[in-house]
Amino acid sequence: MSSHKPAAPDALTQKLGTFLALGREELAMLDELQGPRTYIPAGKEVVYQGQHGHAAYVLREGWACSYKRLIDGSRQIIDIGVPGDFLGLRSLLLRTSDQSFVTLTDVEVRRVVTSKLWDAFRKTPRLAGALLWAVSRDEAMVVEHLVSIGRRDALARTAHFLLELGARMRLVGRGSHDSYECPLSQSMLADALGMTAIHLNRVLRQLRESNLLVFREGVVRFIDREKLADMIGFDLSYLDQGGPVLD
Amino acid sequence: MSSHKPAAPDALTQKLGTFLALGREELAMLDELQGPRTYIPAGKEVVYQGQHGHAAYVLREGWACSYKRLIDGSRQIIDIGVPGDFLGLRSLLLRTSDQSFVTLTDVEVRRVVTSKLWDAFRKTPRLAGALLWAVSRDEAMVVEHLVSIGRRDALARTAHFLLELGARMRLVGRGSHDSYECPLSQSMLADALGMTAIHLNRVLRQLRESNLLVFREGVVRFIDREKLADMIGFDLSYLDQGGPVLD
DNA sequence: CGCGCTCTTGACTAGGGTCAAGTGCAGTGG
DNA sequence: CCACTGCACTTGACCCTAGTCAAGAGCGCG
Repeated sequence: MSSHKPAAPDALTQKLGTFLALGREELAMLDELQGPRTYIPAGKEVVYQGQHGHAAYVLREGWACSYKRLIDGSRQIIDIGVPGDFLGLRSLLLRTSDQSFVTLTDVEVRRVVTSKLWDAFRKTPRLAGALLWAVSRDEAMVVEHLVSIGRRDALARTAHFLLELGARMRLVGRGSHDSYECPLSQSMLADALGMTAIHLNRVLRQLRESNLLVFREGVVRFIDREKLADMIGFDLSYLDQGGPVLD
Repeated sequence: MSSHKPAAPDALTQKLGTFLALGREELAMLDELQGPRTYIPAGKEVVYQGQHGHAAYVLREGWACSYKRLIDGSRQIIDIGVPGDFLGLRSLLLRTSDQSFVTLTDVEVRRVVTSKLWDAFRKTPRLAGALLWAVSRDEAMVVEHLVSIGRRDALARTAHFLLELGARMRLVGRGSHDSYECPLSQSMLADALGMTAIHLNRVLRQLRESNLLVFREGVVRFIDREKLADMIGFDLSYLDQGGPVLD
């Protein structure tokens, strides 16, 4: 019941607001669904692959990612979490988590109070719809990611990924039209894109030398966003950012 | 209320039964959630990428798949649907469908009656949980698919995919321990696996000549399932087939 | 000061894509 | 009944994208 006075909306509220305008009661329920704020340092494994009875979180500040590790030791990053994203919500009902989650920076999270989820469905179905929408949207990103890895070459894949991240950051009020902070190392980016860090490095150089984008010192800066976007056919309709559906 | 007498359980009921034992009332609700049986011929596009106000279906008999098409005309198959699977449930809340669905064989489906979904959440939360579990499991498969394409070579990817399909078929009572019917053409399999049909053909030959599996005339037959499975480190724990959780 | 990590670049290799040609059907129409 | 077309599958030859191996630079940290 921390209804002191809703200050600037947090990232999740802001994102859900893209889907529909939340009322007073719904905002209260959204708050109730989350446990106290918790701070976790960078590099901490929050949930591990095979874990039983794992929790889900709302990522309020900082970055995290989910990944799977293969027997040969290589890993594939599934998904990057930025402020306003859920961590592990979609695998909550699985007996064992199918993936691991690590923090990439120091983060602020709130645990999802699963026991109240059913309440939310009963009392605030619009909110529940918004939450399911957010999960669906996350899933659409994973799907697009799969398509990228399956059918785009290294350059297009890299560009697409960085454009998408930019769009996601802007959606939650981080970063500007042509740049954003991105704390990923090259080897992580490579693990996300299904290639080697060495090759990623070459691709980044190519993007830089073609005056398309620069990724340096933790900042992605688009030099020619337009050109880049239609060079690779970037279409973010799958992010479903249509502005509030008022019902 | 088609409660004549529950005959042999259909594929979806059977699959949900893997997660939890459904009671009389829950089975009735599950039935109510589905519209009348409908038959659709092979090769029909049920939902197309970008479609507005698309529906979701339960696939009762036959095969279907979802895919995305890129600007250059190539396509990536996201997911194969076998009996008992949902089609398009996870993108129901998106304003426009982010992917297309085609039938691969003649199929029998029942439309999901979305207006009753909220009823289900209220009246039969255990059933609702089972449905969300099924969706989570589908997503876990997409994630594993992504990992495959990102980090496994063509041989392992192909073997993994065919092993997974076999496990899914068995789960819904289709196919035996060492073989199952698979109506996919090589070019479709290739589109699913993120490679060219030509290369897939070479890989299939290799699998055949190594006495691991044969895929011919619409039937996948494992010659040495064991060897194949641990050669590629196949671990189907992500399919979460643990037997009923009785609550 | 040295260790470890990220980033960078070059040289070489190989997995998988491209191109091309050919086989074996199943369907269709003369 | 047979040509003709189209599709799924096969195989070979060649090439290119991206992986592997190796070495070095810059930097934060104990």
